[in-house]
Amino acid sequence: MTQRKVISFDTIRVACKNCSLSQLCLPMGLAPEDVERLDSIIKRSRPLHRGDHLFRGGERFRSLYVVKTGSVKTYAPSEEGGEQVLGFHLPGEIIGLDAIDKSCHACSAKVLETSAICEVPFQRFEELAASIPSLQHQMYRLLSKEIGQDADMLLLLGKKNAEERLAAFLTSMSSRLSKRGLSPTDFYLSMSRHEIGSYLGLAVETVSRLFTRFQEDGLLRVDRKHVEVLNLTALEMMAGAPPSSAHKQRSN
Amino acid sequence: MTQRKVISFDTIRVACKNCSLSQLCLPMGLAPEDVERLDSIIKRSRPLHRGDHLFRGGERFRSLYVVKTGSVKTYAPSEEGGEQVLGFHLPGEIIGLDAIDKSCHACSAKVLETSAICEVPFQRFEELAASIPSLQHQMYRLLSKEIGQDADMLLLLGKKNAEERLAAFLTSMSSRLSKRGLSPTDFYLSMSRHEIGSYLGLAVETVSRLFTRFQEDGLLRVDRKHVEVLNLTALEMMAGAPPSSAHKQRSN
DNA sequence: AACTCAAGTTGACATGCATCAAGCGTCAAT
DNA sequence: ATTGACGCTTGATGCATGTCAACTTGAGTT
Repeated sequence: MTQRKVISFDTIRVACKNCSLSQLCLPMGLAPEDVERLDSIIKRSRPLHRGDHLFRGGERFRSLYVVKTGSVKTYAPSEEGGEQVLGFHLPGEIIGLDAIDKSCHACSAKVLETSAICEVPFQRFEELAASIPSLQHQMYRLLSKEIGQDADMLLLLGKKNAEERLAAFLTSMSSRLSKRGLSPTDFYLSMSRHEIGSYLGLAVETVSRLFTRFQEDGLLRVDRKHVEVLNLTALEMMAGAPPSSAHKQRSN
Repeated sequence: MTQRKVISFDTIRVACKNCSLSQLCLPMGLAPEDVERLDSIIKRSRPLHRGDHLFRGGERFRSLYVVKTGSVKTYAPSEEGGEQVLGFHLPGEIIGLDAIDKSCHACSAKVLETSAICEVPFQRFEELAASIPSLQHQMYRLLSKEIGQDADMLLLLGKKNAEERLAAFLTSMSSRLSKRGLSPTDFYLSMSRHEIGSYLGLAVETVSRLFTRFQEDGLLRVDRKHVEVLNLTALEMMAGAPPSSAHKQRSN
């Protein structure tokens, strides 16, 4: 709605070796001929649209998915329509790693905006990884990275207050977008306030009030989904070490 | 202090093929000769004592560690002495998976009671896994399982109230102990109330009050670290689906 | 035994954030 | 333009849980 909706077929079909994300993604550190082999097992479908599912909780696990363009949220649907957002995924990030264990998806994945996705059939991938040590190593690294990020998130939910949580969310988005060649201080959020709240363990209203406050304090300029970060270092401070000499709730 | 402190040298030196945990651990699904090969790279040290560290945050990553007997906590130390407990690890569980990515430990690991630990040098392990497909697969499964458990924990911290959190903690302990051949309804907790609170994102006082309340309600009998579960199904109900018709805070 | 210290418990109080409720801007369809 | 729906914002209120403080208990030490 706000951003480029037009994605040429060429962009979607681009091979790993020509993909600008290859240094964040599975091909990282691979020899060119191995990138070619990896490329040959990857399926690239037509772009998906806002609201489409990559998979739903309970479905059999067959493939990992990598965001090429756009963004995806993963969430655990609960009985009464409620949901816990587990993560937001940007280009180059892998989705479905939690399903390898049980061969069954425990969560659902839904695209937040028009997105191109690479599908990696897992069984074929595993065979390939067995014959390419650097691919196996990269896979271990990516799995490990995911675990490390989850630990950061546990810390956030266990110890940080609302202000610190939103600051951490914004600085995380900033740095991830920056790694992908986009502006670290001017971006569009593809998720709703409600989804941000669910992800951070906060009510929508709290998220909204914090956006307002950050704006009043000169940290941000916000217009709906468009965010301009005016004082990134202040946000980083706020997200990082506990304020230590201010609000000190939750120092347990 | 409460349990068997005497661990014979034979118990520590037991090889994977004779280890009662092999079906929860790395050797799961391996052919006997491959178990032998795995066994040959594993180092088994003398037992560690309460308070000893397996590793500390910042140290270089060289090995994974598997609990053979006893228990271990992982935690992220923060500047001012505070710490966030990230997990408690029982026999058969692997520690250090989050460090593969950066080749450096982001958290610390400390044993909670006298414990025997198997050390798995990671580089040698990786070489071995490349030549044993079922070991590689098991490693993927274990990494994936960790990610899935972290997601459960995110849900707990993001959506559940104090009562649900402690109930979830207790039922989780119960089922994990049960898988290891111990009683699901009568066990000793090796961690302090403070550590439980940190893990669950609650203040010590809240944990203490909940233990008292659960006891009053006839769900538990508690004597310091000794817990007898009197009504496991009630605890599971409480931990699982949101109460739906009672306290309904945090249905965001 | 008497002492010490850490861990746990319990009560009183404070507050951050959820909840409830109402209003507003934006977008899409008519 | 009109309508309706939805997402977002803002204000008022209440509650779950954190914080502070005092006391108890148990384990180790002398």
